[in-house]
Amino acid sequence: MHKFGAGGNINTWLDQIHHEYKTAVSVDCVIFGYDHSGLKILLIPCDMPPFENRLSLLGDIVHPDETTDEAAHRVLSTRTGLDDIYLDQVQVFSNLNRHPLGRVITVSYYSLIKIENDDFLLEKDNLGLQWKNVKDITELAFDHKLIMDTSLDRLKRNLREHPIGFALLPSVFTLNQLQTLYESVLGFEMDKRNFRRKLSNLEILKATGETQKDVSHRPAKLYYFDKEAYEEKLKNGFSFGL
Amino acid sequence: MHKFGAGGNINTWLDQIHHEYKTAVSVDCVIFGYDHSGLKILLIPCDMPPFENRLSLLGDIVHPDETTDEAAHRVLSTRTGLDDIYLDQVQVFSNLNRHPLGRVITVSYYSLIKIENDDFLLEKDNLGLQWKNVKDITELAFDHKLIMDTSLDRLKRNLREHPIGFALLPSVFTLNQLQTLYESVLGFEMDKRNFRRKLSNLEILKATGETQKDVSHRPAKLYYFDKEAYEEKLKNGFSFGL
DNA sequence: ACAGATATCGTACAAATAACACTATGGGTA
DNA sequence: TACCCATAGTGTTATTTGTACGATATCTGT
Repeated sequence: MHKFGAGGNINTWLDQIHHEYKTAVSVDCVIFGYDHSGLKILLIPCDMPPFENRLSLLGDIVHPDETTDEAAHRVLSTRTGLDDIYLDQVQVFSNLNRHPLGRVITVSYYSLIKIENDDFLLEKDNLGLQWKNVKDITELAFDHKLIMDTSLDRLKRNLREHPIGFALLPSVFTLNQLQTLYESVLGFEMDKRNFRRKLSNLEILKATGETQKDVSHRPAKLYYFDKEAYEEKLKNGFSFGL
Repeated sequence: MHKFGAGGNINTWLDQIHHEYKTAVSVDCVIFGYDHSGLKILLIPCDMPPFENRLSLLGDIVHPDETTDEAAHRVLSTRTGLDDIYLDQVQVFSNLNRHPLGRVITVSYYSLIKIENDDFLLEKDNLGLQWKNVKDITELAFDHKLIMDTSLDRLKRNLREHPIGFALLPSVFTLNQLQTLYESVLGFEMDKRNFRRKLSNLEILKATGETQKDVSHRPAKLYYFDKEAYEEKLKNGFSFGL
């Protein structure tokens, strides 16, 4: 047994490790997007046997000069061109047979992007990048279905405890859009009046003064998430909850 | 950039990775124990420069034939002789300079043990294993203080949402012991009657029929956590909360 | 028997949640 | 231009849950 954190043959320790244990570390990103048809994730065709006919999450090996958080951000930025994206570590998956080529331990992340910004899908060399509705996904390459399910559970929990739903909506949105997002992701319906009252009490949404355009019914007021107000409230012991 | 999950030069891929990137993966365990003097964690002297005078968490390299969960269980079992221990993955720490010997990405776990079972401390070759009160810990080797703080936050959260406090107490305990545990870990006081009523409503504690012995006051009733009752309730949509 | 120590119990008030239905406003269209 | 359609927007009440608070009971030790 290696003595780790308790000393031992210090100088040769890491060399021994590398000689004996060939382990690669990767990150995998569950990238959530949302529109009227529901919650989606971003996938790419997998051409690694035996998963040639499946889709996989976006991921990459963690480079020697970056943290796993940085690797996840890099994957996102490289694939989508987007920066400043909500990203949260979920957990490590390390089953021995999870990767056909050998030992690959992966750190999973989930992220939330505004689906309206998906111009990167139009590029020629997007390698088959595509949105799939979460509900329609029954299998993925590797253990990515498990990773997706685990990340979805995490998303559901965080959606109720933190103001992150806004990251999935356009920067300006109606209260109905917000409620429908919650209902769609969480999987149950909410009372319209109670939902609106709760949001109103939180005092973290601000009206733009504008309303919807080009709708053939009474247009709804448009709101945005007031991050400054939220963070100010945080300092005073306030906690988000829906 | 390596194409991961999207194919590429498949056969040589992992060899390339291992050649280019020497990354080791470890686990570190924050092992919590509790007695009347408060919450403690199990530490061991570190003899790796530059941390010779500090204490460190228990950890080890992840072996090629085990998952990180298994590695954490192994560390616990090897160091304490204890099995069947509550263990929960916290998160990955991967700062580039977190380990003096090179790139070591670590997966942190926290675990809860009944401090009464710490006979392993009496063994001759326990290598300086010792309990330290969480409150008194100001520095540790590596980034272990950060790992401890992060794990403690996780523990606080889980303590309120899951019936895990019992894992820190003797298998039979009084309601006061339980309440004092909660107050001590969470850092605030609770109303005695309300606390008891909540637990009574949860219906997951059973009285043994016995009472305390050798106390010079009215002896309290002894209870145990009824895991079967709890899991039965779980199926019916019940959720723990304190 | 009585002093000391902790165990055990109930009630009143406040706050949060849940259930529920109608009017308002715009665009489309006959 | 009148009316139809679709969605926006709004208050009240009942129920549940949380919070604050003090008196009596039971045991040990002297």
